[in-house]
Amino acid sequence: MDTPPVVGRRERKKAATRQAIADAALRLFLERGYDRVSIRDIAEAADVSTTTLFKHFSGKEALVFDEEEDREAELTAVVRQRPAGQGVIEALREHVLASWLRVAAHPLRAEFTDLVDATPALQDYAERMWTRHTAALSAAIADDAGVGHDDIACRALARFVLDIPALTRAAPDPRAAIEEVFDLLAHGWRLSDSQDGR
Amino acid sequence: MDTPPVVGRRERKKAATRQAIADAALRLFLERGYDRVSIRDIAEAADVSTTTLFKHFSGKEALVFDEEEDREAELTAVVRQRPAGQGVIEALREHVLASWLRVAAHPLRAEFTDLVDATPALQDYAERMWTRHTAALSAAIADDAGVGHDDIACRALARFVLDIPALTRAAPDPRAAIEEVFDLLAHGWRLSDSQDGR
DNA sequence: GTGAAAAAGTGCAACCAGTCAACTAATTGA
DNA sequence: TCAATTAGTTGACTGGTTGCACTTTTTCAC
Repeated sequence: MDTPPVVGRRERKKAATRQAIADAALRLFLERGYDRVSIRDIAEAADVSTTTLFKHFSGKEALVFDEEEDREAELTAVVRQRPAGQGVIEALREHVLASWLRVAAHPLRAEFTDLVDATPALQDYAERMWTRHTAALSAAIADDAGVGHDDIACRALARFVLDIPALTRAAPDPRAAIEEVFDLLAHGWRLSDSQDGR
Repeated sequence: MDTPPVVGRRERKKAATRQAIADAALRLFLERGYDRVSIRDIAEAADVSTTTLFKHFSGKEALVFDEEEDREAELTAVVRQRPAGQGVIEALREHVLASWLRVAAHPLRAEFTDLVDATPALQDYAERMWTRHTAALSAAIADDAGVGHDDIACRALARFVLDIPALTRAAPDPRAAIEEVFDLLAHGWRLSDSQDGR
């Protein structure tokens, strides 16, 4: 009688369970530290079984990062549907900056950062959240440039761009750091190079 | 009575045990595939306890890569003790090429490559074997350039250089691929860039 | 030499992340 | 109302990894 066809009771309950798990996990992680909390602790705190927990989250690390589902689709769209006249690197620069702004605005950013900094497993996971899309981004860039999907320049560019979020995460001014690394990718490191081209 | 002070019996036995474990592991992995072999299988085949196995190897993946102990020292030395007049990028290029030659000459290279290609966990590990030294290499480069250890250009260069082995591993001609990526790092990607510098 | 301490090795039992199979119960839709 | 779907449960299990208590070997100060 309220909102019958909008979202069914089932989906609402599912979302509530998921949220309860994520909340319990974050609370316990912040209280005791990531690796002093077991999956069973979290499941019990959220009052579900471990099996249920794993139906909602793919692994322990995923409990911390609330999974942006379609990062890969976004990345390839950034390359394929960019405005005419804009370079690939410029398009990716804007997208990485925008992504940073989004996380920088998160209410629990500080606690979050501390937790990740204190936990190597989470740093690795955050890094791979981006780099696992290397192949897809590389393919989009290669299509755009009209070369084969195995072109090494495209694969390298894709990989390096996807390293940037993790690289600049700890910088005093991440925004400036992102800009600087993109400039370096565009124009190269000339430092102490003996000018001979090989 | 043989070589009393050269290497003690203890160290010889220790090395033998380690080798027996590594041999058993590689044999089983090649026979049945990485994730169809358990740690307990390997320990039993080498006739040691799982505890002993973990005293010799830090984890399951480390059984495959017979740990070059001082990669980090080598990397920093490459930067710090390079010939006068040679640029940092050139020195690193030579070192990465030499490392590639060393693994390319390995007798079991082909089986090895197949095993790694078939096992995501091993690809990740191989990647991190290099990238975990980002901080050390970055510090060496920063010292060389006379800037602070947190300089983002240095950190980015270190990181990207250490990505190169994994990036070029699967290329048809890894040697050429390594050269190409180093050239790109030195001179930048100009592709489809709208010449405006921002 | 001798007799601790230190180091290395061992076996066993546990812990923890993650999976599987079989089942219950609520929701949905025809 | 009945059948298909699906969230959730239980409990056992696999496999990597660690802690503990114990034995052996080596080292070194006396």
